[in-house]
Amino acid sequence: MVTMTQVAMRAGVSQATASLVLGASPDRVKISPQTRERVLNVARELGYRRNLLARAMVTGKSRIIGVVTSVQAGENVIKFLSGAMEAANDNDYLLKIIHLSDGAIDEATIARCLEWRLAGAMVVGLMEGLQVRLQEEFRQSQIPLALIDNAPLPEWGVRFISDDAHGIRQVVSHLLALGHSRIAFLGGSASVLSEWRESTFRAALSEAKLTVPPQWVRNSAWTDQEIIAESAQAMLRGNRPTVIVCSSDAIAMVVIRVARSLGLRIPADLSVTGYSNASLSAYVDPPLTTVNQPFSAIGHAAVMHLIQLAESNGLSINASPEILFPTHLIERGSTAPPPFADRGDREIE
Amino acid sequence: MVTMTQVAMRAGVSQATASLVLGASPDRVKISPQTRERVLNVARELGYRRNLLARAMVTGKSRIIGVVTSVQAGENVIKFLSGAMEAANDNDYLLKIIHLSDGAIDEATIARCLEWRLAGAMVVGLMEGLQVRLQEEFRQSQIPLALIDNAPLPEWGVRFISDDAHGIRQVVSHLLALGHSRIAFLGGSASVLSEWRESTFRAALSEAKLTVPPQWVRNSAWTDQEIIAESAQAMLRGNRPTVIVCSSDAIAMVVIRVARSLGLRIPADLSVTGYSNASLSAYVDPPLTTVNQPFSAIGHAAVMHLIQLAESNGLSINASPEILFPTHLIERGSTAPPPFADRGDREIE
DNA sequence: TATTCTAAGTTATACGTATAACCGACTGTG
DNA sequence: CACAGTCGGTTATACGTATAACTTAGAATA
Repeated sequence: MVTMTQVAMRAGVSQATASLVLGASPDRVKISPQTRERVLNVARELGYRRNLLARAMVTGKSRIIGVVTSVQAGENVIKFLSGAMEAANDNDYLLKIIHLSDGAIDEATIARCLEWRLAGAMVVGLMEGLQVRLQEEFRQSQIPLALIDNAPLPEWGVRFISDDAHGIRQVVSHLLALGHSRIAFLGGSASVLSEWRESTFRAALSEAKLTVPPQWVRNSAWTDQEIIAESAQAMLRGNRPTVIVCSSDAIAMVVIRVARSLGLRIPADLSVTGYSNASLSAYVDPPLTTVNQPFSAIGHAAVMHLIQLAESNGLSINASPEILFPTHLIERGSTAPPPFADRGDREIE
Repeated sequence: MVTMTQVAMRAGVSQATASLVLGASPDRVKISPQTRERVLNVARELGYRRNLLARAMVTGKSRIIGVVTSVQAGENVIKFLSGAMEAANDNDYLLKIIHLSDGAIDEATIARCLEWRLAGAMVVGLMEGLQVRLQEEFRQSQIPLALIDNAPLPEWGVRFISDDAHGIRQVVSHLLALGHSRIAFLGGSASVLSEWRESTFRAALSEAKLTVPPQWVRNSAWTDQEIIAESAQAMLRGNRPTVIVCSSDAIAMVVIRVARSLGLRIPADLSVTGYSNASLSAYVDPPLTTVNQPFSAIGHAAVMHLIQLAESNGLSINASPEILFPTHLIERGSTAPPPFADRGDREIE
């Protein structure tokens, strides 16, 4: 690989001059157009490429941003990466991916982050416990953090999340518009996120002057089909709702299966909504009504924030601890007006 | 951040000695146990962390491996990352993720790879055209490549893929064992991968002494629901198969929807199989029989290969151009014995 | 005892880039 | 004409680590 010094020699200037032309410094520098042109020509001719490693070393800024991820986050991760990557790429940054397969985080992983002198890190889809642990570690090393998850408000770092309250409200409005009044909610396992969605659900219903029996609102699990199915079964026994609002697309799918096994047609007898817009959710039968979360935009924003933080060394920017991103409802085939018998019925017997 | 030199001073030795103790060199070096111990103690005490950027610069080996990805690959990407990340982490390597959202690859992206002095790169889930382009670019820069996709045999790099021939054969065996003889195949859009799966399908059937009418084997699309649905419809009109082998889980889902709209029950009237074991495929109704591809293992192997290549500078290792990884069938609820009328029927009218 | 060998360090230098400090040659000004 | 100011560059040094080349003391050998 051809170095800056080689370019300089070939162009008949000093290495410093070459650095001023080819380097990172703003164009504020005093270089004559002729010289600049000559250096650039030689550089092009020789196929010169900046050595970002060397630059990182001498400037003390690694330009490496970590992306801590886990299997839990599932396919959302790639959506984040899509946005994050774009932002990183546009600014000569590099994304170091850190994928935690077993949900635990070991010393070695933390060590690698410090050894690469991470300029910042974003954390997506981690269990709340882990997240707190990570916050502590990164705070000690003064590495800026962007949390993407819905966990307790961070002590260290800024939180970027999709506006789930809005998402849930959109779902409820959609169902009300269809004429539903017997609306149930099935969440994932207990967590801050589940809590948030559930309380929003309750609020939205009560604003619509609807009451909801206790057995129609419950948490189950994110992945364990047994648990989800049990909860669904319990909910569909006896006096049942005309629609179940689910906290994920996977949960919705299990609900659909259970409902069908009870002889219910979707959506004719029971409407179901998912959450997160999983890629397969458009393909299943029926295509799932769900809420899209702007993961890509979040990833982009998070990286931009970290970059700004790294660039403006020390003097922290506007320190709003949380930033919300708009969700939007995707109406597909799993929701329809309630069965005739239930139409317009605004009272729960 | 405390540097090696600081540690050395505090321990009363030269920086070189500290480097020999703390450094990357094998323990072959001549350092007395006492000195080693003393340096290590001071390092621990001061909280010394290796500066991998500096090391990368001076050794000329970046220890950065690129992971080129695209939205096309969907959720498979994270599975790769899981394995790849583990291998990278264990060897002090760093994964630079490169996510191509629009399916195109621009100059800037290539430039970043060279500027970070990538020690190698793996390419997963790229369209064939792009892949060829990338191969060319990386060959020019002598960056070792690991192809994860099923594209034409690479001119530059090694190919790591799951043994789809085996996967398809497993599916067919499973169906034969259930008693099916009227078996159809619905692939994605035309590509090397589709071609491979289709020809394997044909071979497996003919080995079982089954003939298959031409309209029962066709390619459709990977994502476009319209096209998939049309193909499925055509296949299910008139003289129809008792099972459709699909080349992806998404395709299988569309087939199921179309079949149901024609009044067929799954799997009682029609069995359907998917491919790739998408995370939602276990949740849908009915849970999808599919083939699991060991993406994580592939990712791990690919990174290990690249690392070995980078470590043994120049002298290329065993240059087998392709490595296969075992798939395995996951039997779930979307396959069952054929309807009674079709049972044991080994002739196509 | 003189010589060679080895263990255990140290000194010196390099990697590719950034940047502070310096310098000569003009330009304009009084 | 003498002076300050600016423009356009150069010299020198630094970043944190690796490593080749050298040194020195003691052990082994002849």
